[in-house]
Amino acid sequence: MQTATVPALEPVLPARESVRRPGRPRSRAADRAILDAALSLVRETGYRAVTIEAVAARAGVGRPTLYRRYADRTALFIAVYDRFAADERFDPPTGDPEADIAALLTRLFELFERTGLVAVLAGLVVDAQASPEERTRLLARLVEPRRRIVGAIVAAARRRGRVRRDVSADAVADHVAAIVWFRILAGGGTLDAAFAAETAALVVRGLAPR
Amino acid sequence: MQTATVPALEPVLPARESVRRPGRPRSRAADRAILDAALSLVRETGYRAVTIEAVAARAGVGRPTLYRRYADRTALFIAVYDRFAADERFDPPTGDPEADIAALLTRLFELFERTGLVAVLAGLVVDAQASPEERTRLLARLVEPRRRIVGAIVAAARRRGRVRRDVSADAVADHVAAIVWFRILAGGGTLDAAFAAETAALVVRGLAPR
DNA sequence: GACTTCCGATACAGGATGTACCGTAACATC
DNA sequence: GATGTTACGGTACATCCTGTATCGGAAGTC
Repeated sequence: MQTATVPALEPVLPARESVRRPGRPRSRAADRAILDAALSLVRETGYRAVTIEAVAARAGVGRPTLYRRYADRTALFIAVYDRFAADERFDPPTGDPEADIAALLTRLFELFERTGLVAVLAGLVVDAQASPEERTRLLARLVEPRRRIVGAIVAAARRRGRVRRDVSADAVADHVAAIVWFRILAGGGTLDAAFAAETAALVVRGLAPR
Repeated sequence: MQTATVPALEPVLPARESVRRPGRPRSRAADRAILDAALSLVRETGYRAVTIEAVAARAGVGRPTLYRRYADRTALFIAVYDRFAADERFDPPTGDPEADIAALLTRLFELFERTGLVAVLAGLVVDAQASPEERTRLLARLVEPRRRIVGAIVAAARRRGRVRRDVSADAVADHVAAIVWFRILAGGGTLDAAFAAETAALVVRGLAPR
């Protein structure tokens, strides 16, 4: 089965390899330790309870070292999300929108389960409410890539005549993302394969019989 | 056109009229001033920037007076939401699910526009992420009432044979709520009649042609 | 008039954030 | 190997907000 990675996002930190700056280089080990510490703390205590100080302590690093890398808490957790979501793979669309969406969600839920990124996603949504600018930043980082993926699914289905003409791919993508967000934020139930199938069925078939 | 109010929620404060407590009664004027101050501050500066201190100052009230009424920030804004959402009215279901859902959303968006409650809703969703218990509280207060309303819409449509047998009313309700929440939290666009119609069409008809 | 509770004002402790400064360590260049 | 530059861990600092406690006085009930 062929797979593809999620389209790359702009890097969080400026590329350090291209232009060697003078002086002592940043510790790669510290980079890794910080992201690992942040994610493991979120898994243990929840997003909100994680302080910069605690992350620094677990990573065996001073607090200024963290602030040197990330402007604020949110920037840190965007980096966490990017790193651990980077290996998400998804199947190319088959043209059957219901099956494709169910498969996409199932893979996503597996990633969430395996890494514990659910709590990070919820936390980022929370942080994004700080201002309209933050909300835009979130939209670009989390929603846009997913619009591209769902867009490919909708396009393939459209070629087979299985999608109404007046439905936009973005609307479908937002639709799917909305249901996932809602379950995460409202806590209505688990993210599992059954929920993935139910969601795909509702999105594709709607309410009407036939 | 007949209308009905949203099903009543348990009161935030214990009823004070039923059993008269001795001593100086709480100032009703302060009650009102606090809720008005809280909402107007949210509209001006956004949910997150509103501090208890600022609310007290604008209400012309001491900070302890606020804490005497509400255990914390979240409790205060739940009261704000309840008060200003209390006069929401909705039309009885006609049996046409797409029209009913569009009408429900249009009315809700009007309420949001008129009162500025959108930001409060977003803030409450944010606060609910503090713990699983808070998430449950939010679910009961914000989602459950809406499930009852959408449940009535789905039931009416079902009687006319316009709903698949294997679709639960709660799933539809969550579906609709999810789309609204997503637009609010991700900031993808405005909440207007066009969006209400588009959402209703997508939820009821799904992707498939015919 | 006694009692109870609320009032506004103020002080307080606690916790988190983000910045500034220190002497030291690591790397590049000359 | 000496010099310059930057990152390192540690610590101190100012700032902000929260939620609690305490005060004398006010507004009601019995």
